[in-house]
Amino acid sequence: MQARWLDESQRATWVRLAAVVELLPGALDAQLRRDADLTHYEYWVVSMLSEAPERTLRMSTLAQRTNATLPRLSHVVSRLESRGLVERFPCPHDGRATNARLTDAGWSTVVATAPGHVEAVRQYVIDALTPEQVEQLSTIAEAILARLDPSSSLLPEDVRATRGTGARRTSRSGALD
Amino acid sequence: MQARWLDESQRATWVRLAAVVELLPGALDAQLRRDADLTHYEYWVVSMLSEAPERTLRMSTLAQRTNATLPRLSHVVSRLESRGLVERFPCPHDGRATNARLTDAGWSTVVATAPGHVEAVRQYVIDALTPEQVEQLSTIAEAILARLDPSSSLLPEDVRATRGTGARRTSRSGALD
DNA sequence: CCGATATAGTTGTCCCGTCAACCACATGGA
DNA sequence: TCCATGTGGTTGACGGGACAACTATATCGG
Repeated sequence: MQARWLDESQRATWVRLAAVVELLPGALDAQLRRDADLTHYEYWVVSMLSEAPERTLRMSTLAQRTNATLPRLSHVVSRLESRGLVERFPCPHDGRATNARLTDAGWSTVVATAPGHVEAVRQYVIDALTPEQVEQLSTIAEAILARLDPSSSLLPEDVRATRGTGARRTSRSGALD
Repeated sequence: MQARWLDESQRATWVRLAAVVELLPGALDAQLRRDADLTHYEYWVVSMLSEAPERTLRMSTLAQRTNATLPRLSHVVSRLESRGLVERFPCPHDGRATNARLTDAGWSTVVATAPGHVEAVRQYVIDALTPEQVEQLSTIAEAILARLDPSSSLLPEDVRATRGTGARRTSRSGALD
């Protein structure tokens, strides 16, 4: 069963994309690690918390929003907790659930780190592209995401909806009611 | 010193791209691991060797072509060697250097694995896009790569130039990605 | 109201990647 | 010729992520 091979154009695209996927995380990690001793993923976590109402989210919600599995998040939060950036407490409304809340120290860290991180994102991605290309990339990435996450339990509209308005109505999964 | 924040369009793009970068490697790893017990990076290594003249490359060259550091490559090749897919031998012309060569078993593995991998790349990326978008993505990824690797010791023309000559004509089936 | 099942998290283990230290060979200058 | 420096690679220790097993709570059918 000979598969359909890639033509030159497709192949070149894939080689480049693979290189980006390989190198980009490391580049961002390096900047964050230097400036705040944070992993790129750790930054995502505190960043998401900083935008949530009460700076609090349920672990499972946070896991979805950061595209990670629950075990991974649990480990990361444990570390962040031991560093005093995050605190965990049981959800009052569901004995199974755990809420993660950003501490004041965590908030300070995010505020101090965000500008540098945004600058890095600009340097490596946004400023390398024309506004038109940014739009193209958005559409392209969305199409790929749809394939990667058919159930789309992640970003697409879920996050953006939450994101636009700082606090917004009571969420379905009730981070903290 | 308030940094330049991202506008909505830029931010949306970044969120999606970050998600892709986060999820794509795992998706490809899963397929390769299932079908051939290979990491995506390991596949990249044997794939590059399969396209090289004599199925042989110097470690440092191989490291560059796979966007990895030398230590990382060394570890990976050690594992591949212990599995009999690759063999190492000192370079005759430079006592410091080491060559890595794909064994027959390694070659068989690549041949057996390539179709499935290509199919996965199609499923997650290529087939999710229009031909026009594939072209756009190629340009975009190249622009980002230029920022990530200013010295460009990697892919851009280096690899492609080498690629045209080597195993390309010996075996057309060497086309992998 | 009880048991079966599903959901939410945590923990432990293994593997991979990074970093720093190190060894070996090559090359250029006194 | 001999040392200094630079380059090519390997090794070991450490840390993060994936996976599987486990605990605890919730929910639903009877």
